[in-house]
Amino acid sequence: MRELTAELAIQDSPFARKLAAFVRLSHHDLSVMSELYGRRRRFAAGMDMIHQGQSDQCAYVLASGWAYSYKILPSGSRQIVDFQIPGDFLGLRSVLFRTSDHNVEPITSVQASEVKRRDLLEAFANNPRLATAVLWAASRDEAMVVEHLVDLGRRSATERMAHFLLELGARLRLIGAADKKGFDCPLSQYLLADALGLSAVHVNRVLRELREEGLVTFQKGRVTFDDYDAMIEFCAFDRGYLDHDGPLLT
Amino acid sequence: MRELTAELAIQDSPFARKLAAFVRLSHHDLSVMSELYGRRRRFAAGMDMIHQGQSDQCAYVLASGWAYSYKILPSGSRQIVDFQIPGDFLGLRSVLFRTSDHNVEPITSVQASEVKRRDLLEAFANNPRLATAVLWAASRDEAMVVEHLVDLGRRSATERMAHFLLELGARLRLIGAADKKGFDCPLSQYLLADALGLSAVHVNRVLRELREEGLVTFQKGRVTFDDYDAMIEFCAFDRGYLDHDGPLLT
DNA sequence: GCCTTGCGCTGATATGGGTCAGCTTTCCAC
DNA sequence: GTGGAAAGCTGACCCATATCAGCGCAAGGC
Repeated sequence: MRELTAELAIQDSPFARKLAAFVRLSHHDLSVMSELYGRRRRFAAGMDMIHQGQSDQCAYVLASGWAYSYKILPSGSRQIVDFQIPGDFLGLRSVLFRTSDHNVEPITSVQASEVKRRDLLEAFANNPRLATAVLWAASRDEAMVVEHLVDLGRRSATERMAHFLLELGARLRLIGAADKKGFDCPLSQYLLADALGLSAVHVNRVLRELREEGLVTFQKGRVTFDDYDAMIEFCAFDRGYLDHDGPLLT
Repeated sequence: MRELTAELAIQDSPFARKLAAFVRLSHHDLSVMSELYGRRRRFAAGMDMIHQGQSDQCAYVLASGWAYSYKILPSGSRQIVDFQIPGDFLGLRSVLFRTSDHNVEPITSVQASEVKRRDLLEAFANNPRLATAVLWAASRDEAMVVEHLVDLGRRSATERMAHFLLELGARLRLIGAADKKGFDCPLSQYLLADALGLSAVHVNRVLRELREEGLVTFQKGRVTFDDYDAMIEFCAFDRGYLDHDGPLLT
């Protein structure tokens, strides 16, 4: 009975919802996942979770709250590599390769489950299906970094912002935290600036522009898609690479 | 005797030289590697090796020549994600996940050894040490994409160029194709532009600037470091993340 | 209730890098 | 050797975005 409860709790977790979009998971897979989870830890906003150069032994799965991973240049400027939302794996590479090359910091207060290196490798060996799902998710994250690269190199500030908000919306929809109307979003304009390679001032102007064009409104911690289709058209968003209607692998 | 010859050939290949910088490889590891190599294929410059969306069954290890991986935007502009030099794995992700999200095209005439999905997974299962080495190399490649992201987001055009040339030099040194003096480089200013998110015209100006500052000269297919230390200082190059004096794991 | 701090917002001005247009050199193909 | 394509190179001009400086609002501490 207790096991069943745990399984149900897992099944409803953001992590499982996300993985389920990639691979159809059995009851057994879900129970293995529940065993994977170690201690659950809480981090306050602003306190580092993973530090550059540090060789940590455990990774985390975000249960609630938002975080971001970033690098600091010697000049003092900051580049945000990615934002993490509930269900995202965090520090997968640092646990596989024992060194982290970037920092991770919570944006809001965060709850995360520890995943031990040993347990993870063991689960992968015993359950290739789960391994596939996790690696698939990791691969999607890497594809997002590449897309992010294209953003910075070849899109204008306005397109970049529109693309970013659509992508974030698509990711949040996977875990049920967004719909076509919009989503709640705790990101400040400074964070957006450092992710998109812009100045905070210009982020503000770009957001105003998008609002005045009737495409999207980002105010008071809420992103509202005023014209979803026009937005997709505007920044040439590729629906395929994030949107799924069901598992790719059944 | 034939086996020994094969092993020697492998030992001297760019791929082995690169891996050896990460993990000390035994004779046995080397012979496993030689079995991994399938048919060797030749590609002419300009002819696609891997195509976006295509689900290919095999990856390649570059034996000679240069290639580049890129994405095309609907607008027609191109973002180069990375350049591949001899010894680089190519399409590792597309073979693990059966879909490629970018194109790969040779720059020069290229020779590459096929690696079959099945053989690769088998070799990994039987030889964790080799798997570690390959994954380590893959992880370094991913770290480079992130560094590239920082480049585009937070460095000026001139710093970007300097950083890029230093990084390329460091990679080429791993396979013995560069020294502190410089290296031969078949990249056109158009290719540089699409990798660094600049226009070709501006690439030209930036190269002239670096030359007139006495930092580096790129002319007639040859990159010459005129003042290596000043260059490192100029773009805040992190010696650590690519330079190794010996294997990290012995 | 006041002060501080963080965030959003805006105008004025400066500049890095893009675009356009064209010239030169190199290098093949024939 | 000659014609043409591809690559390198340069000047003039312009625009997207940065930088600077400053205002207002809301939340929290005391």
